[in-house]
Amino acid sequence: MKPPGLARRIRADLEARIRSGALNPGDRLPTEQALMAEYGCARMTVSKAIGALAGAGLVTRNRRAGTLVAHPHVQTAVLEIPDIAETIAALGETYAFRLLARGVRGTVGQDARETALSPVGPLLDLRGLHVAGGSPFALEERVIDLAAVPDARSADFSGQAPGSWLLKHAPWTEARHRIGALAASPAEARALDIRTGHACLMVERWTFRLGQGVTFVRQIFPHERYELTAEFRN
Amino acid sequence: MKPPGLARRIRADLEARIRSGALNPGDRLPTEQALMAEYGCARMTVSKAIGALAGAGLVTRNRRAGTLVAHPHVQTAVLEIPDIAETIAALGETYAFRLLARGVRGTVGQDARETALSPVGPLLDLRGLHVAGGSPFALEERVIDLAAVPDARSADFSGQAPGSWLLKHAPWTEARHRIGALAASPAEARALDIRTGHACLMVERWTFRLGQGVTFVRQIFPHERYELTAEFRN
DNA sequence: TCATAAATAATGTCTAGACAATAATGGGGA
DNA sequence: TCCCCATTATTGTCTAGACATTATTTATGA
Repeated sequence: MKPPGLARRIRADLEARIRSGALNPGDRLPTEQALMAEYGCARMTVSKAIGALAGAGLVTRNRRAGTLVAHPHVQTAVLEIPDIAETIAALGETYAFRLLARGVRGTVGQDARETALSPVGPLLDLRGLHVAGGSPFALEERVIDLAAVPDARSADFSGQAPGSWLLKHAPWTEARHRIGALAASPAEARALDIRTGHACLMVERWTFRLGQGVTFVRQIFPHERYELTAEFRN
Repeated sequence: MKPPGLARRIRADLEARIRSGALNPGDRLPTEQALMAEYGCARMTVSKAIGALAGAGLVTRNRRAGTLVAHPHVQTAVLEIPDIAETIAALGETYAFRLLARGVRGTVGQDARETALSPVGPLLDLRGLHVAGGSPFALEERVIDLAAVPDARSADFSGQAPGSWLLKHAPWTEARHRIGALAASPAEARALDIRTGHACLMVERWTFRLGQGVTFVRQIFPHERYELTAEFRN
């Protein structure tokens, strides 16, 4: 599977020393000269190995001071934000989407969440409910820039969730997420069949294509029905 | 700020061509020979630039077939979960940690969150409050496996948050996160100075080192005080 | 026609050296 | 003592070439 490659081996060796705790944050790695001698190779080979470690954030290289094991300061986790329909299907429950409201607007509102999209065309507003096993699972409010996705105007969202439709019809290049909690407003509580003030998980997502806003969505889940999980390997 | 560096420039140029859409997924990049001619440099320099792009997952390199712009993968976002002290400091507020309770236990409880760590040694229980600008910011409950981090037994957590301490003293290799919402229990509400039932964001994290559990932490934030954000570029 | 072998085009890796840039170190002078 | 400056160790970057590896393309032969 893995071709030899001395640089890879050096990188793996050093990484093992760090992960095992033999080298702790702040410790100095052997100098490139020492590693050249140890492995009997040219300096570029050692430099490539250490450069890869630096690229992965495991070490920081400093002229004269040498290469130090980096102090971790953030935990980065790869968060998968799957399609809700898929999530529910994976749980073995029946899934349905109920469209609650739909409207087309020519003007852009003042809402900060909406202006962050910097939309150019008429806007399609959608409001719907994801239903799992007959009971409400999530409330979704969405704005789609029809200039970016003209086909959305004639798409039928009464049965298919706009998220699923967009995945197939609107490629995107960047996205921004906000994840938080909120207390359900009276309107949200009515739609989700919970009490006003009930704790909910909120996921907001802005999606862009080449810097141009495509869609904004805000999903609200009663806290007992959904949570995000993220695995992490460094 | 940014030292010249031809390799960096080549990398940036190519990345711009990809992000702007001039090069689409599946398209071929110029060959290394062509780039050598274009920039008038040695092949290693070009190779280094393209290698960095490949490391970032933007392109895939294939012998004979050339380097292709990678197809975007799944909808994943890189979530950064920073140290709370750093978060608060970045907001320009004063930070403090108040230790509320501390205890050492010889036995492992039946709690599913705890058994997921599969701890081997005595356990250190900590409960504390992160304070920003004089008011409660987050409540933290933590379990540390003293077999994995013996030094934690004698560490002073009355002023320094255990998370910050562990970052410096206990390297980890894997982590698992759960992110959700909850309604504050009476005890949690009292500590955070909010009303019972108040909507809160909850982050739970299990941290491992070479498969061995190190710590489990559960952090609770009043929803108006904190939220997670995740950027994603494809 | 089809399978096989050869040619070829591209990346993968490495070398041995050169000069540049930077920051810690140590020495000298006020 | 303290500041400044020269020294020096260390990484940053690049070169020009070499050979290896691999997948495609082309040519060959049955």
